[in-house]
Amino acid sequence: MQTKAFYLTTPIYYVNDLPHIGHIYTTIVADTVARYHRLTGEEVYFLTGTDEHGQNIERAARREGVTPIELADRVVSRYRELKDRLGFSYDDFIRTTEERHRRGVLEIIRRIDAAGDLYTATHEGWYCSPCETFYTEKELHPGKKCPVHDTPVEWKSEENVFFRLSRYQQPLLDWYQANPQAVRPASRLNEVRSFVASGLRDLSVSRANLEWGIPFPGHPGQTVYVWLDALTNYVSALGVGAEGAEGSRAGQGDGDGRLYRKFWEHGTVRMHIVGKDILRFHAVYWPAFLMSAGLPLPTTVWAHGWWQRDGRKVSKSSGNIVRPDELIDRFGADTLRYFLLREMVFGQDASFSDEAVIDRYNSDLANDLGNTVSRVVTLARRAFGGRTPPESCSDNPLIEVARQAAADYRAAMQELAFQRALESLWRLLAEANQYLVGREPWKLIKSEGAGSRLSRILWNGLEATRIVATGLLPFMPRAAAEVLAAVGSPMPTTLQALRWGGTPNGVELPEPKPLFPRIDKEAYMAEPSPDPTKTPAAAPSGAAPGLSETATPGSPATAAPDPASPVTTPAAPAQERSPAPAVTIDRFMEIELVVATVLRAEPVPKSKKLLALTVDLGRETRTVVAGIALAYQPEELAGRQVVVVANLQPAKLMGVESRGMVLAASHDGVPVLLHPAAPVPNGTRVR
RNA sequence: CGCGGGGUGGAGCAGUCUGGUAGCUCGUUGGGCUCAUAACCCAAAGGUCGCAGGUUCAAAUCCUGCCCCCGCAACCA
Repeated sequence: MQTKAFYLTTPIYYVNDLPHIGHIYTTIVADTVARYHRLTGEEVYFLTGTDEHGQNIERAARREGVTPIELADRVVSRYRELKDRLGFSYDDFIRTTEERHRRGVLEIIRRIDAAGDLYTATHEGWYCSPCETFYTEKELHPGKKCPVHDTPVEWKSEENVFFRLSRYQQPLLDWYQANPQAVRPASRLNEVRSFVASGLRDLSVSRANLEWGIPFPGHPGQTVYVWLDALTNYVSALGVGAEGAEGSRAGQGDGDGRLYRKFWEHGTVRMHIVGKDILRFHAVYWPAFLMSAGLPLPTTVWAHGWWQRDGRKVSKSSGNIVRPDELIDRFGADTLRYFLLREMVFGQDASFSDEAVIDRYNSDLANDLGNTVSRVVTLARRAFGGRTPPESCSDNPLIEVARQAAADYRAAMQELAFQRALESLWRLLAEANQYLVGREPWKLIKSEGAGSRLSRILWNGLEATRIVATGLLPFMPRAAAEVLAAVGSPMPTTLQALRWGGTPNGVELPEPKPLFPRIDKEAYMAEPSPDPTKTPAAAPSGAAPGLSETATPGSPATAAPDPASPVTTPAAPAQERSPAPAVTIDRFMEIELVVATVLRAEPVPKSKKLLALTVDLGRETRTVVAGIALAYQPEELAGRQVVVVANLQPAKLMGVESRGMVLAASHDGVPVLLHPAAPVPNGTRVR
C-alpha cells in the first residue's frame, strides 16, 4: 500500500511585524493538522516561513539604521523561538531571501513567460512617491493631493510586467466547479467565485524603483511583485526548478527536486492554511500562476477567521495586540493551544480574553481531564499496589461510547473541525466519570478488596482516559504525553491506539501529580494585569523597539504602507512622548490661535468621529471640522467658546472642507475641549 | 446602495448548506457522592431562535423586506 503524501503550509509571515496571536493561531492549526495526519500514517511535509522582501521592510530597516536582511534576521529569530515554545513540528522553514527560493521564483516566471502570459505595459496615474502608490482621480484630495500625505502627487507612468490573469477567469471558475474542496469553508468558495465571476483584470507582477526584492528576469530595473514572490514559496521550498541543478546547496532545501515531485507533483494533499484576509491571493492568483506554469494546483485552501480581543478587533490603534510570549508565560503553551483550537469554530471569528482562557482551563483541563486522571490513578494505585489493574475488560458500556467518540473525532479532524473533535473526546471523559460514579469503586475497595470486578472497573477508567489522551496528542503534544505516562500507557505511534484495549496490565503507575492545577480566577483577575489595555505603562515590554506593528492577523503581505504612523503605542501617549525640539517665540507666533464661539454643530454624514462646527471668529464665520463626535453631542456645543487655530491650512475631511482646527486636550483618546475661563470677544488672540 | 461577520435561555457559543422533538459550555437552584485538583454524578428552573411577511403538512433552518450590533475601509487638521 502506498502511503499518502500530505503537504501542508502556513502563509509565510511578513517580517515587518513581530509574531502575534494571529500568526501563532495559524501555525498551531497547521501543526495540529500535521500531527494528526502523521498519526494516521501519512507521510507529512509541513512548511512555514517568512516573507522578507518589499518596500515596507526596506523602509523599516532604514528607519532603524540596519540593513533589510539584518531586520529580517532579527524577526525571524523571534519566529523560530516559537518552534520550541509552542511545540511546532514543521519540517522546513523557508525565507524568501534564500537562494533556493530565488531559484524557484525564476523557474515559475520562466514557465509563465513560456506560456505567453507575461507582457509589459505602461502603468499611468497619479503617483505619490512617499506612498509609492498610484491613485485614481477619485481618491485624490482636492488640488491633486495624496489622500494619505496631502502632498501634491505627480502624473507618472511606469513600465511594469503584467500577468494575463484575465485569461484564467474561466479556467478558475471551472476549477472551483469541479473541486468544491478547493476552497473551504464553502461560504468562502462562494465569495471567491463571485469575485472571479465579476471579472479579472491582468495583474501587475513587477515594480520599478524597488531595491529589496528579486530582480525580474529580462526586465532590468524591475523587481518581482511581492505576491508572485511570496506565493511561490510553497513550491520553491520543495525544490521546484532545482531538478536540473547539481547537488543541494541550500541547506534543508532539496537540491534534486525529489521533495517537489513527491509532495507537489505526485502528492495526495496540497493544503494551504490561510487567514481569511489573504484568501483571494491563495484561491485566485496562486492557482492562476500555477495553471499558467503548468503545475498542479493546491487541493485545498482553508481559510480561518480572526481572533478578537475582548470582543474587539485586535489592532495597533486600540493597543490590544496579543503577544504570544506573554500568553505562553501566563498560561503555558499547551493550554494556549487547547484554548485556541477549542474555542474557535474553525473558519469563523472568535474572541480572546484571559477570562475565557481561565474558564476553559478550569472546567475542561482541570476539572474534567486532570481530575479524572487523578481520581482513577489514585484508586488504581491504592487497590493494586501502585500498578495498573491486572485484569482488562472487553465488555462494558464504555466501549461503545469510546468507539463512537473515536469515529466522531476522526471525522471532525478530517474537516478541521477541532471544536467538534475535542467535544467528542470530552463526551468520553464525561461517560467515564459517570461510569465510575455508577460503579463506586471506592466502596468496592473497602467491601470486596482488589478483586476481578474492581480490576475491570478501574482498568476501564484508565483505558477511557488513555484514549482521550491519544486523541489529544495533535492538540497538546506535551500534556497528552504526560497524561499517557500518568495512566501507565506507552506513547502511541498511530491512531490505532484510539481503539479499546491499549492499557497494559500490572505496569507501574507513578504517583499522580496535578497535571492541570486549578487557577483561582478571582485572585488572577484581582492581581495587577500585564494586559496592555488595562495598564498602558506595561505595553511596550516585549516589543523590539522601532519595529512597526501591523494589525492584520496571519497575513504575510497585506500590511498596508504605514509611513505616517510612528511606532509609539497609542495607549501610552502622555508619558512616552519624546520631547519636541524647542521653537522660537517667533515661530510660535506664526500660529494664529483665537477664541471663537460655536454657532452650531452638526455631524458629518457617514463619519463616526467628525463634527462640522460653524464658528464665529469675530471677523468672519467659518466651518471647522473636529474629531470630537464620540465625546460631544452637537447640541451641547452651540454657544460655547473654543480656541481655534485660525491660519491652519484648509483640508477636506469626509468631503467637508475644514478651515482651522479646534484645540482639545486628548486623554486616553477622549478629546476635552479648551475654552477661556471667562467670556472674551470672538477673535481674541490666544498666546 | 463601499466590503465582511453577527443577532439562538443570565453569559459565551453550536446548530442554518442537506427544513421535522432547540443543543453545548459556564452560571443559578436542589439533591447525591466522598475515590479525586471545593473536583465528580443526578435533577430542575430558564429560550417569542432580531422584526415583519412569504413558501411548506412542517421554518432557527428556504425566499423577500426591514431593524440593530461588530470588524475593515475612509475621517480625530
